[in-house]
Amino acid sequence: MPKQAEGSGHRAAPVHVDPVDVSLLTALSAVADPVRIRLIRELAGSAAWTRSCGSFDVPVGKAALSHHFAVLRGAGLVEQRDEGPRRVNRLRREEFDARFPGLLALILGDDAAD
Amino acid sequence: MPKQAEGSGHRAAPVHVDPVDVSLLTALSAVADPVRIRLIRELAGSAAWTRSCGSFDVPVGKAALSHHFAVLRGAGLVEQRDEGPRRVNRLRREEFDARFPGLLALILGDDAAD
DNA sequence: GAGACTGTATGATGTTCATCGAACACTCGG
DNA sequence: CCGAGTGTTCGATGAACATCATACAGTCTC
Repeated sequence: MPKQAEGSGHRAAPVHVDPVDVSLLTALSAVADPVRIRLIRELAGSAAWTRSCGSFDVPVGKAALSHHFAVLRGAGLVEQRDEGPRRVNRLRREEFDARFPGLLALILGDDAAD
Repeated sequence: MPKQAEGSGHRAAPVHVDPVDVSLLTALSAVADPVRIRLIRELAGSAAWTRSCGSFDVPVGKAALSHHFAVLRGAGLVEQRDEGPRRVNRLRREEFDARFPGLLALILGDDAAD
């Protein structure tokens, strides 16, 4: 088999939503969850495309984790790319902040969500 | 009976929470609801202490409405005072904005929540 | 005081949603 | 080709919550 670094695998590509097309209610609902807040914070503390979905320290199983990432994608907060067997993530900082100014800063700045 | 303008009626006074003592998750959850967003917006468009609870244009009954105001109080977003038979409201703009900078602006600035 | 008005409390109902277990799909290394 | 690793999907379960109808507690006017 050729090299085929990444990106053209025939696995179902993750569905992305541009932050511009996200409603305020969707964004707030996505962000009003303790697990997802932890994911966002941990993701913000790492370089883009360096964290796979399973590398996050959250107290939920694989299924729930996959669900949370789907919600974050649907809110335009996270972008995903398939890299071999794993799916790596990127926080859409600029784009999301342009659509909802200050919201991301609020989540990242506040210490302890609950 | 004496004059007794307001404030000393022996009805159960509403329980208020200072925005400083509100967690980020509580604030986000309170704000991630279409009815409460409408309440906040309508309240922001009126002068303080001029709107009673029943004067808001939301498609829910009295009981649900009372519940929503309790949630807003619990998030430090609204202050209430008894004025004769009705309970008038005030949006705690400065206090809430000091605790969660930009969040209120986001809700008031965005057109159409959903 | 009787009655209208305003808001809260209670109990029940229905929906949404976070979670899990198990099955499935894909990738990569022996 | 098999097996380990990674992530998604499906069905089911349980909890949280938004809503309503009813009953109750105040305030005000006549």
